[in-house]
Amino acid sequence: MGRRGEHSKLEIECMALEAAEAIIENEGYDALSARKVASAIGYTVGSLYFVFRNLDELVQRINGRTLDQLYASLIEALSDCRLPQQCIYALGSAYLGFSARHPHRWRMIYEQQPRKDNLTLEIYKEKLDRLYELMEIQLKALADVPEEEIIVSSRALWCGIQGIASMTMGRNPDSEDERWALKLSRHLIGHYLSGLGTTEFSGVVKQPIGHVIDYPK
Amino acid sequence: MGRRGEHSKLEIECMALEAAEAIIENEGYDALSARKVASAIGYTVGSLYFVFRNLDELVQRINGRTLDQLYASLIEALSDCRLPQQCIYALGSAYLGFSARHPHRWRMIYEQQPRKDNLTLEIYKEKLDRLYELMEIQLKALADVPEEEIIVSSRALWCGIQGIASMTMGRNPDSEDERWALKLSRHLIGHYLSGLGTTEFSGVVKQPIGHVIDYPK
DNA sequence: GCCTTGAAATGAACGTCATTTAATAAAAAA
DNA sequence: TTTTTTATTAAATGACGTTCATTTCAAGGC
Repeated sequence: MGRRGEHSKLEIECMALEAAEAIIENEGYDALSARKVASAIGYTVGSLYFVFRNLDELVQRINGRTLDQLYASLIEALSDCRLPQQCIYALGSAYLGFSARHPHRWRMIYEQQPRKDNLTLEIYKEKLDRLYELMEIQLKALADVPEEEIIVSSRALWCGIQGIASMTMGRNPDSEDERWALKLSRHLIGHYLSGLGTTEFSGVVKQPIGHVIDYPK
Repeated sequence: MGRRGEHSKLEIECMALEAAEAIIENEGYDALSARKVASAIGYTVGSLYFVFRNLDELVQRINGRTLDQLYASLIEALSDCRLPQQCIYALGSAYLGFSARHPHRWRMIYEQQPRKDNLTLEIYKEKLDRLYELMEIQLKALADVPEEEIIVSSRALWCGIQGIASMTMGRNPDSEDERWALKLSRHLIGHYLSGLGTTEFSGVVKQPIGHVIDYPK
């Protein structure tokens, strides 16, 4: 006992996060336990509490990493499109793809109860805002409207996509779920964007053809 | 031990469901435990397993009841509207209102993992379809389109509303959450329906004024 | 070389959980 | 009355998150 200094605190932290991610990815959140994580990295339970305040903190950290990966997926998806409409479709597809590839970790993100005390919540909110921003950029490129309405529109669209993901995932055999989700997504986004051109929308729709957008680095 | 016949099996079942509902309503799903339910109805843990196969079955039963109550709320909301558009808005508001009034029980419905083995899933699916049907009725009254497209539209709308509920609930102080959710809902539904009138929609939009609908009993 | 120190790591302990089981009380049937 | 059936319990099992007293070991001073 007490193999001192074999791994640094930071290394153990990293190993634990990766082990926990693997468990969740393969067996789901319910299969996660402190003992399982500890034994996976060759330590005992107590050591985990030397690095994390409790299991919840570990979960929050994983959620943070998942949000980062999701963001990266969305950025990558944007490199395949030009027109704002195409980009909005691409964002939806990428989101649905990610949630289908990592259903357990994706569920974890939005199933956690809101914990008031936590300052992790701030970072969390920041990471979410970054996702929203990607949609805002596309909407701004699509139409000249006041900031306020861009906010509402981007949230509405993301909520729609999120709802499709949450209601279609894991009901039918894998790939069929995803195709159905994509169909709903295209349908919802398509009709919603069409609606933006009508009288209900206070702004002026720009000519989108050939309009190329710079993404945040 | 063995005070036989003081309550029938069915009575115990009912008492347990109500006690469990109260716990979840007040303290959330995480606070639910077999022991707590049992002591709340004046029995011991073992008795619960005489009535339910396990805690999961109890949860499923509660979910079923919640879905029934949700359905009733939606039906009631429909009595205040005439035009299909109004009714669709009303469905959205009622759904959001229900999820705001019963956040814990509402979360339970869609946070359960899909359990393959369960035959409860069939009844579950039926109850969900009943909700979808309410939207289908409104959409049919709104436009002449093939059945297939009604299905897609109704699912898309419900998903959108569900997404709004899941992403807005429990973030900000109570009533502000709900107002923001309502705003997003009206925005999304409004633009989506506007979009239905454009070329992307394959059907013909009916004249909605004065069109009154019969609801299922 | 040996001793002290303090951090790293342990393993046992605590209280709680869901679930199972043998034992038991009482009602119903014989 | 005796037997069977059914309702109910208490105790046991194994797993969980979390805490903590204890142990082990690398490093620094002598």
